[in-house]
Order: sequence, then C-alpha cells, then structure tokens
Amino acid sequence: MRLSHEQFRELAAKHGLAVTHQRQVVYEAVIASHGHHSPESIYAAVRRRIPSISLATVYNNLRLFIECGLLREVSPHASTLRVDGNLKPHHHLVCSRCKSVQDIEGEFIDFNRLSRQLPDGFDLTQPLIEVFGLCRRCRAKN
Amino acid sequence: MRLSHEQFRELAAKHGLAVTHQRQVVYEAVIASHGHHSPESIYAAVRRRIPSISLATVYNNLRLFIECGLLREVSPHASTLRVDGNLKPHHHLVCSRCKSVQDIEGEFIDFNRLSRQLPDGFDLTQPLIEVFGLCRRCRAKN
DNA sequence: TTATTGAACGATAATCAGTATAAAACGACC
DNA sequence: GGTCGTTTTATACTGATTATCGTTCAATAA
Repeated sequence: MRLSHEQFRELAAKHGLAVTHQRQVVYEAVIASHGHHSPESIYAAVRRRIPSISLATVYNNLRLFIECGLLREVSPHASTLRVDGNLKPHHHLVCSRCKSVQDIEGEFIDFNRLSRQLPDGFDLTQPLIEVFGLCRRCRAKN
Repeated sequence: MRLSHEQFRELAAKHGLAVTHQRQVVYEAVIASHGHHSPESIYAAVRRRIPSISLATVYNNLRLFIECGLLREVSPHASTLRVDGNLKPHHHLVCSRCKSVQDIEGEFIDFNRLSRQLPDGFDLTQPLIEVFGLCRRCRAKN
C-alpha cells in the first residue's frame, strides 16, 4: 500500500485536505480492492486497521473525497425514490450534484458496440441510459 | 382522467392486480403530470382525492407498479451509497432488480449527437453513463 | 344478491442509512 | 508549554421506507 500512501498525500495536498491517519486508511481501503463499496463495508475494512474508528468518520471522509473528486459516487441518488410514468423510450440526464433529472431524447447510443461489451447474459431489452453531469445551476455555483 | 381510468383497469387485469380505488388514484396521480415524482409528492396529490389514504398504501402500490412495469424507477438505487475509486473513464452497467454494478468499457456513446440534445448549460466534462438492464442472475429468475 | 375468502388498507411502530451536535483529541504554530 | 482551528468520536436525531396487525374491501362463486 506504499503507492496509495504517497498518492493520497499528493491528492490531499492538491485539494487542501489535512492528511490524518484515519483519512489515509479510509482512502486506501477504497482503492485497495477494486469494486463498488458501501460505507458499511469500508467501515468494516478500516476497523481491521483502526478498531476505534467511528462510522461517522468514514461517512465524513467519503463525502469529503467525493466532493473533492478523489472518489466517484456510483449512481448518484436522490435521498428519495422517484418514479416515472413515461414508458416511451427515453433517457435521463442527471445532475451529479443536486440529483435533478431531465428527460433526454435521441439516438446517441451505439447499441451494436454496446452489446459487444456486455457481459454474457445481461439483458438490455428495455434499455434505460442515465447520463451524469452538472446541470446549469450547479455548474454556475462553481 | 377517464382515459387513465380505463387504461388502468386494463393494465391491472393484465397483471392480475385487484382494482381498488386507492390503486387507481395513485396510478392516475403519477401519470397525470409528467415528471419524476417522489412518494411524498404523490401522497400529497392523492390525498386531495382520498384524504384518508395512508402513506404506506402509496409506497406499497408504487412498489407494485414498478415490479409490474406500469411505472419505471428513476435511477434505480441501492439502499446505500456506493463509491468507486476508479477514476479512469469507464461506465457502469446496473441491474435494475438487484442493483449490482459492473464496470463496462468501450466507446458506445456518440458524444456529438448527445451534445446536440443537451439542454443549454449542462456540463458533461467527466461524463459517466449508466446503462440499466437485468443481470444474468436476475434474468434467470424470470 | 349475498356469502366467503384472500387481498388490500390504515395506523403506527420499527428499521435503517445517513447527518448533526458537542465534547474530547490532535496538531501546527507561536 | 499554550493557543486555536480542525478532526475525530460518541451518540442523538432525522427522514425514508418497511413491517405488523387488526379492519375493510374486492373478486368470485353459490
């Protein structure tokens, strides 16, 4: 883990984050194993190295890392369920920051190429694509 | 709302759902106005017609409708936050049912076409695409 | 039309993820 | 060593969703 150690120090410096032991261990826990981790699973991993760490610290630092761009949030999700009665084919444009959703139309997916990349057995019969970015309002907030 | 009235009876029959007054009103509330609705906002709308309805009934029926395919869930989201330490450009393949996430590579997006459809000011500098479908395991479960 | 029965509803308690708060610990700087 | 701002910790709290359970209703058959 020497690599991520150094890597984290650099990233932290770049973003003006203090380098604390907890922060470093949380970061390393996330990138040590590839995949998509929940706060609970990260907490479990970090506790093997810092048994006294608090779950709140894990949450605090994950949020911080996401804000700084050290980590990405998978499927940025609003705090509440959203349903859509529009069953016609369409896609969504989601703001990663404020989680607002707009409909978007158009044929911008190359399904031939996509299906070549699909793992065996994945079923795309009613494809729904969500494209994440920053909406105008959040972009203006810098 | 006569149209959605009949439409709902048909859909319900097709999916073996009992037609209750509550169910009908919840369904109509969702499709009456386009957009992406939260359970709370649907609850508020439905209460104007059935003041005694329970929030649990709204939740129950929304879940039922999503399972039957009468409605779509926007950004199908795991119940918990997921973070990703992989900052290299890649996209995600998400199972709408079990919410599992796999990485997927490849140039299957036509960014020229996509950007023509983008509303003014939407910022796509680090585009992340999520493609929803059914993973093999969930598909096998029928 | 009525009787029966399993499904749906309503009220509310429980759960679970995530956040807020405040006190204690840390660490950089003087 | 003392001071001050930041971070961590413990824990209380919030808000969304689900579970429970007694009551009511819709579908079906007589």
